[in-house]
Amino acid sequence: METKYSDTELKIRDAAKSLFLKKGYSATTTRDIAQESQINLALLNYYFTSKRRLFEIIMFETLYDFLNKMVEVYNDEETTIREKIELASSKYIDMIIAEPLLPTFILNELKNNPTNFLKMPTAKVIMKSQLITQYNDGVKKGIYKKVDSIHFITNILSLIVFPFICSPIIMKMEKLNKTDFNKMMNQRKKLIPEWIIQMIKK
Amino acid sequence: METKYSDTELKIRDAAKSLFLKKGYSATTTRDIAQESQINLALLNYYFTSKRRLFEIIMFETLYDFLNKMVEVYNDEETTIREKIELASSKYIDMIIAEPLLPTFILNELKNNPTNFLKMPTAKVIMKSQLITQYNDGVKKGIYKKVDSIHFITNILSLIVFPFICSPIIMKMEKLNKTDFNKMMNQRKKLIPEWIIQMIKK
DNA sequence: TTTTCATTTAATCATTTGTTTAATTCAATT
DNA sequence: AATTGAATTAAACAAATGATTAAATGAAAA
Repeated sequence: METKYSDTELKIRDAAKSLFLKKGYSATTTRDIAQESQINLALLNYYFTSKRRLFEIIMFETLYDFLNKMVEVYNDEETTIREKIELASSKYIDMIIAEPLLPTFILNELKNNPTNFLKMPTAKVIMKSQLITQYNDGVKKGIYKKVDSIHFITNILSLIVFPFICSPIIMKMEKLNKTDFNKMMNQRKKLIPEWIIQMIKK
Repeated sequence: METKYSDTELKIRDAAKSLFLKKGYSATTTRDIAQESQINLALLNYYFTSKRRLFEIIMFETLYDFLNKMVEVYNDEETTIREKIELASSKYIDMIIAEPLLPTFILNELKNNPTNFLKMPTAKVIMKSQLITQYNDGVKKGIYKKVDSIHFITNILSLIVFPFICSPIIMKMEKLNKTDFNKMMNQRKKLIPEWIIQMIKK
């Protein structure tokens, strides 16, 4: 059992993350966090100096975990392109179903501070991943259409992530509840790899 | 020349919209708006009662304009599916290049208040549009794969809109400036229709 | 010219919010 | 048992923020 953080420190972290994800930085007050985590207001500054610093820490950890889970799929040496896309669809969709507020949060706060992103050790790795190499090879060999790899990777992410971001709209339009919506996203685990392969094939 | 709004009222509207789009509701202060529009602070409440009400008004108008531009493409009686997707790609990408902060803003604030969306007269029309009917006919006739139309419409929007939402990341990863990024999006005007057609074909 | 009314202004109010302070509690160490 | 230092608390501070007030301005109507 690791004891990296004290009990109260953990309670603050959890409450802060939950609130920042739900309402964003500005709409979350230090008193919100204190109440949610059941701690005295002053302890926030005692442990984390300031709201800003607490946010940066949460942001860094969240982004770090997220990117790590992303990259490990793309860099498997054994699997084919198709298998990687299948794995990506399946794992990312599971991941976001478990924490649906993550994408909007990350994209939002990164808009204000995109530099944070490249500070991540794993960020640059993506464009040099196995998946990209395999795709570029396919293009060179004439198996795939000659389209820049940035479109390829953007498309995969778009088809996986965007539906979550606009889930409120989709749910309203189609009169779905959360369970229905998740079912729809689970269907996409199989559909997206098919679609992507068809998109790149000549 | 219409004179729907007074000069000061317009100045407040413009400044407010610009700031709300850039920073969101909570991070924008009434004094920000007053300064940006060069008006006295009290005039905001004189014309719009409260910050909240001003926001609701801006939100409604922005959403209304946006949805109107969306729907008019989908409902053209004359054009084929392919032509509609071409038109959609082209028009939406132009629209968002002209106002790049729009998608994130709308999706964000709709997350907090998705009911606003269905208040829009045009919202329900989308799922009953010509485009959807044409697609469903194609499925019935066996020309297209049997996949629910919600996936079809989601995919179109994903491929068009999502790249803008994560543009800070794309730009950082690929070391693009804004002009480069817009070039990339202009390429997609032709690519997306091809991709979508290939995705639905048997 | 005088009156009237909408518009604009500077000043102020009442809360909210991030942060700090000084005192208290509590558990481990001497 | 006494001491030490970290953890916790209630209270308060200072700045920011949304909103209001009462007076001033200015242009149109009488």
